[in-house]
Order: sequence, then C-alpha cells, then structure tokens
Amino acid sequence: MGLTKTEPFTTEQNRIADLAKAFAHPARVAILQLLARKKACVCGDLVDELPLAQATVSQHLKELKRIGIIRGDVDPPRVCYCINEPVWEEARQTFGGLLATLETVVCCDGC
Amino acid sequence: MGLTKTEPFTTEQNRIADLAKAFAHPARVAILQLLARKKACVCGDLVDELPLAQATVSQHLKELKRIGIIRGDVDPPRVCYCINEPVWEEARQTFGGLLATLETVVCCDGC
DNA sequence: AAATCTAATCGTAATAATACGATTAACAAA
DNA sequence: TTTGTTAATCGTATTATTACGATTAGATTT
Repeated sequence: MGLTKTEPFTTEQNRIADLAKAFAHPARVAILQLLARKKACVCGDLVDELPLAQATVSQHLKELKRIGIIRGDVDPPRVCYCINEPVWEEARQTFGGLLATLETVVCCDGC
Repeated sequence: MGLTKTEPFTTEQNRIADLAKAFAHPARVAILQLLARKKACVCGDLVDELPLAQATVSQHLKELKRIGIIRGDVDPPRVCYCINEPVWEEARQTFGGLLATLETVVCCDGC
C-alpha cells in the first residue's frame, strides 16, 4: 500500500490527476504564475522570488517538467524556464471540459 | 521537513493548491466524474464502481469533503454524496482564470 | 589552469498520502 | 432485543512528498 493504483483507472483519469498535481502545491502554483505572467524565467530568479531553498525549487521544477507543463532551455550557465504552451492548453481544455459537466438533476432525497 | 510550507504563500495560492488536490488522484477524479454525471450518489454505489476497498473510498470522500467540493447528506443507513455546486463553480472560475493568463511575450533567447 | 557561477543531484530527515483489514457506530428491520 | 446494513474510523504498513545542506556537473571567465 501507499502506492497509488493507476492501472484500474483510465488513461484520461490518470492524466487529469497528473495535470492537477502541477497545481497541487502552493510553490508550484507560484512558479506557474510567475512563468505564465513572465515575471521570471531564469531558475535563479525563481529561487529569489520563492521562499524556498534552491534545491527545493529545482525539485519542483523537475516535477513540472515531468508533467510537461514547463520547458527548461539551457543557456549556460543559466536555465531558462517557460510554460510549455501545448500542455498548458491541454490543461485548459481538460479542466474546462471537466468542470463544465455538471448534471443538475437531483438525486436521492434531493441532496 | 516533509511538511509543505503554506505560510509564505498567499491564501489564493494555497486555495488553488487545495482545489487542485481534489483532482490530483485518479480515484478522486473518478468519484467527481461519477457525481458530476450523476452516475452514482450513494457511498455504496461509489464503492461498487471503484476498484478500491470501502475504507479507501471513504478516505477519499473525506478528503473531498474537507476541500468542500462535495457534500454528504445522511439518509440512514446510507449517505448520499453530491457535488457542492458553489465550490465546483469556484474551481471552474479559479482554473479558468488561472489558465487563461498566458503572456505570449518571448523571454531570454526566445524559449 | 584556477576560480567562479548556475543549477542539478545526492543524501537524508521528517511528514503526508495511499491502501486495506478489522472494528465500530448509527440506525433500521425483524 | 436481536439482527442486519451501511459507512466511518482505527490501526498499520508501505510508498510518496517535501525540504534543505552539501556536493557535483557543466560551462564561462580570469
């Protein structure tokens, strides 16, 4: 146990969960906001803006890259991070579609 | 450490992270889809639909209730769960707004 | 070559999350 | 009162996540 069961769920459900993970930590929300608003871009600037150690920021950036929602372009000795637009758009579509669906039919005793 | 730092982030950033957590696990995505599409409602039916033990489903329902995105109305001996519409709408607005913002200005060397 | 700068990675510690069997609580039905 | 039904909670094991100091890797500069 302790390990999330992914096999019994659909690919779509697992992808939604992964996209949501990108936003499921305040530091990653802050990073994505900074990048989306182009307030920062270079890793060092992100570290300056965030109340976390460099190693921790790097770890969050790695997770965001794994999900695919950001890119990291090396420009030695710096790395320039930015939103990966296709995946950002995927997230927009995914959450937009998901949250648009809401049957208004009452169930049971009208809860 | 291992404890998420919440204090240095804004209330909004922490709320976004919490709302995202609702969708950050495939089982919770499945639960929310079932409820939004009114395919199930009673806890027992949710357990039947999901490939998880009753205790695990109950734990996920508890987390979703903590976030506020679902309600659980007791109808002994059953409990009828449903989407909490105001919070569902809050999520729609939140993610809609967040993902709408994307500056297209290039940074650095055009990443 | 030596010094410097940036960011990734390593090692590690602590807490959170996931999962499930077993038990309990609350209530209805017999 | 006893029995049965439903869902929450407890206890526990396992893995994931978060965080940071220290080190390393890669590249430039002196």
